[in-house]
Amino acid sequence: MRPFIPKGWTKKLLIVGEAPGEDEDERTHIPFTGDSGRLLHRLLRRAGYAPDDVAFTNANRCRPPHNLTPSMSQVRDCRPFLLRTLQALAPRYVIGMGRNALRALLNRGSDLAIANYRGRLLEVPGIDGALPEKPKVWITYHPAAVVRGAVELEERILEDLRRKWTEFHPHPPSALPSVKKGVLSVDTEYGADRTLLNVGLADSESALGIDVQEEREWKSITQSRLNRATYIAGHSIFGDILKLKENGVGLKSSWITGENVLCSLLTSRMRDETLPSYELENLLLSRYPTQPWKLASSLVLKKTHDMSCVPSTVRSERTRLDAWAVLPILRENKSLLRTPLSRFTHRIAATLSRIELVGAVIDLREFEGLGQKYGEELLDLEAQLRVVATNAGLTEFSPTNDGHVRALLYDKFKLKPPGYTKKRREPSVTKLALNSLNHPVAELLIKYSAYDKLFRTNYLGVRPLIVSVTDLLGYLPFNFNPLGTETGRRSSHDPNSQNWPRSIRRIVCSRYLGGQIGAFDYSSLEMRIMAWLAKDDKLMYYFTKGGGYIGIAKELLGFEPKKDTPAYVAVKSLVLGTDYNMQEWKFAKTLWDGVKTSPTTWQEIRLSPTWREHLKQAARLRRSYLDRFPGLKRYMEAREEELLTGGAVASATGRIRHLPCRAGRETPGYPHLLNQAINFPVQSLASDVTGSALIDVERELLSYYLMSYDEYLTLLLETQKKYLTSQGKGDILPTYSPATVCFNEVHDNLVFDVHPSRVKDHDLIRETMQAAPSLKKLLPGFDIPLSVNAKISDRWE
DNA sequence: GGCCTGTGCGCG
DNA sequence: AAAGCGCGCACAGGCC
Repeated sequence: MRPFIPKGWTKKLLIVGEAPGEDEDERTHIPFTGDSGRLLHRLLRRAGYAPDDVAFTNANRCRPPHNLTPSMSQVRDCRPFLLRTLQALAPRYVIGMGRNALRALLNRGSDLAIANYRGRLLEVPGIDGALPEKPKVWITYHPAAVVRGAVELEERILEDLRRKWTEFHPHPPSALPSVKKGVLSVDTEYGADRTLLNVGLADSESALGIDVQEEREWKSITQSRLNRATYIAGHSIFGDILKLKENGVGLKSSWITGENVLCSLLTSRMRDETLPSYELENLLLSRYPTQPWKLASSLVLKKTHDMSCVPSTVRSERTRLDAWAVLPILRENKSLLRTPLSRFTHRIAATLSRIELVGAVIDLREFEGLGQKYGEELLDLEAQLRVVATNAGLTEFSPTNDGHVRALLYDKFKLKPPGYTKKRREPSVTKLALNSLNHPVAELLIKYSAYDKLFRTNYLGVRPLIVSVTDLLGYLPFNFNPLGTETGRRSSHDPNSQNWPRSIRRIVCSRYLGGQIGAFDYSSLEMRIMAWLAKDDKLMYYFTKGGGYIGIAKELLGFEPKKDTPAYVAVKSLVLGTDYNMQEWKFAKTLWDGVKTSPTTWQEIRLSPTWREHLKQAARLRRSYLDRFPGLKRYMEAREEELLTGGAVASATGRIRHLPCRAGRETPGYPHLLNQAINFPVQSLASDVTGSALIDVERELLSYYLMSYDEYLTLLLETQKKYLTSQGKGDILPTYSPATVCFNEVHDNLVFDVHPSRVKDHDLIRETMQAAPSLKKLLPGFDIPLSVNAKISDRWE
């Protein structure tokens, strides 16, 4: 297919598409004439382009067989035509659309995500010098993505079409309008051995980058600028605050508590939780026309990059620009910078940074013992399975390879697949499917995958992260995303201790001789919040005084099931599922296939021997639940209304979740959007309850110990340093002065290391969590009765 | 060796 | 045929 050039083309813009689609290839022979073409023409009009401004071409000239993504060699086959088109047409602007266009323009196949290249001017290899004036080339998403359902991309494409490169800033100008009076932005870089290498400082007047090893006066330069500042700012600034403190820089106490802190990462997430990238440079470039500084400085973003290998001048420039870039991003987010909700969020993030520092203390013998056990079980099961596979005639067999498992069970044994995978329609090999086969080999496979996960994720994956402090004890910090999820939950990673099974949680022990681990969790937090939001007093009664799931089961079924019996699990599944809009068919299927009654047992719950009758019964049960709690229905209808009119839902504290559905109920994926809209206010408020607990308990404990936040942080940093440097030298663990410390958060659950002399801390923690004063200050109408259970033991869980 | 997507599974 | 939500991590298999 040839390029399409309109009559009397103004040479303003050339659009580069991917490859011809069916319509274009076989009917019109003109690029962009299908559904996505119509959308594109609409967007071009909205962006102010006249029809004679825009020419079109494709990265690939013909349609790849079976509509597959063209391989890089196919892209390169067509690339000379693309270059020749660019040179012959000499447009002022070129906009590529989609990943394939990006591959063709850059002549590179890997490391390409549109999100990372939006807003940058692209260098196209091969056209340098061939034209009197080089066209400005940039990239955006393909409109086909919008047509296929990614409706949120439409606005971004429009934004990219409207880009004006005349106001392009080659590099950060020194002066920028101030975000707020007294803001100082800070960035730090450090080496793999944790030594501080660079400090970047920026305010509305100037930006500078310092190499701390070359500039002897770095500390006094930094200190004097910090002293003049009221607010400290940065991208993920709480890590930098710890780093400055660790290196003896004095910090205002309001920064340590998180009070006068402005974090561009947090505010960006608060403003739009659906951004494709929260990386500093990408955030800035998608908003503000300037030169990129990370890719350009041959410093490609790699997680494993050791900054100490990078030349000093490059590092200094990078910290300078990183510190500077925070300011325009904050300015973009100005409207929510000093709102009570934003302050609350920053306070939580500050406390979370200390929880990371506290870390968990690991019983190394327990850990190694478990690893040994898992490994042996795994070898044993693998040997058994290998014999089975060989006897069945399979020459190659790995129990974690789904293809091999399918070959064994469904080809060799001729078992009937209980289901199929969603996209590729392959026979299902899930635990549930294997369980329903009732076959000894399927049972072996279930057991194998359980031990495989324990061994690989919870032993091999965790081992390199543990720092051994003594022969018996290790230190394992837990890392968190302070606003990690779209509902505002904080997520843990590297390792993710939030998904550790009970058996592995046992490796966490107290750092104190005779100390205990206390897990304090809110009882049925989300259900109470749902009852509160739905204004359903009866539902609230059941989850506060009326026996919870057991009480509801009694009303629905006429008897009180014991915990973890099939009837109990079924009612729990009914209540949880229905509250978040699970429909009758799926509810019936869940029971039919089997529910988990203990970590190792699955039980089928069949209300009738035939599926048809079972479905009827399950539907009746679900309806009778909904009829008894009419608030739920009203709540769901209200969320749908909110979703359809605003394309977003808000939580009680004012957090927003964007769920664009421009075509109303006809929007592709609408059912999922509706469920998310129903879930969000509940899960989000639950995370704010626990967030409040994080900051309130810390404050209460410190005030009880007569310790300032500054003293506490100093103590934590000194202790961490001892942990990291005393490897194998001491027989006993270096300890804090007597203090109960929080070291983990699991959504509705805070985990503490309780000092033996501070048993009374249990009551303090429980009462503070139940009172949630910070949340009540933020949300005066909050009056949900909260109750907290403590599980206290010498191990976690 | 690294990246992407699909699938599966642990926790709340 | 089919409509609970939120995560992170591991592996397979394709690609460069």
